[in-house]
Amino acid sequence: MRIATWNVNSIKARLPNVLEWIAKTSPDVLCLQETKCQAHDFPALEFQSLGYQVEVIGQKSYNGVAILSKEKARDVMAGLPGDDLDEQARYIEATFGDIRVASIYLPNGNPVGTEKYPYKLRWMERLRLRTLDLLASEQAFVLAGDYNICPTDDDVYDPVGWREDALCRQESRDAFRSIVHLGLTDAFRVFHAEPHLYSFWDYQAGAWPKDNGLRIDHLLLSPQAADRLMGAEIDKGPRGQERASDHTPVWCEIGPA
DNA sequence: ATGGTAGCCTTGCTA
Repeated sequence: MRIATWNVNSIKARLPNVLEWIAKTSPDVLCLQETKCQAHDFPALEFQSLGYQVEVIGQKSYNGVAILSKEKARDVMAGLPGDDLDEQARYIEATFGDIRVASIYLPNGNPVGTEKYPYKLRWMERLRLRTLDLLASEQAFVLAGDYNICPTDDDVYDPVGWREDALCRQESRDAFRSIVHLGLTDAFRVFHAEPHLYSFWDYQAGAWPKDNGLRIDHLLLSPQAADRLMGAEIDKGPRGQERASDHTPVWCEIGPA
């Protein structure tokens, strides 16, 4: 089963790009982030016509996550547990075949020093607690999405310049590690040890042609999923196209049980 | 050289 994640930076603006990529690569599950529309405005019919089911949680203008899938989703859970007052649409989770999948849009957290940063850290603690619950189930699962975290300096084009940014600072990396070290596997790093491979390039200052990127989109696998991991790649193709998202898709292949 | 882009609606905010 191939599971992909892609921050599309508005599903309406990116519809032709996403439809083309699905037609070309045929993922079994595609997690989307920053869809930037309410659920009833999500262009579900266009994906259904390609044979995909759509599960989505959204809000106007900001955030929004979805999971597209060939198989029907079971046991859909919209929203990350742990704060009933949090209305930001950043988390949806469902089961496909024997694999549980989450589409995650983790808060950016900038600027550090505003309320945005403690919100990011609290959200990560909620994700850690959710991960503990999922691990206790002993099922195969994949937590896929835009984590807004560069795990190490190898994942940043300019580590010194970004040292105090919410995506790179030590407190952020510690929180990310506290989740990964529960026993998850960064699927991409199983196959690619070399530094400076990225999934995001800012629109500004010619970041894409200069390869000034960040690796912030991750697929974190439970032990039961990691045992079946066959491959993982960043597909840089979509970032080079017209009207591209600033992120490009990342995917992994999970073999049969 | 103190910049630059994209998308949304809030013509500022978020990233």
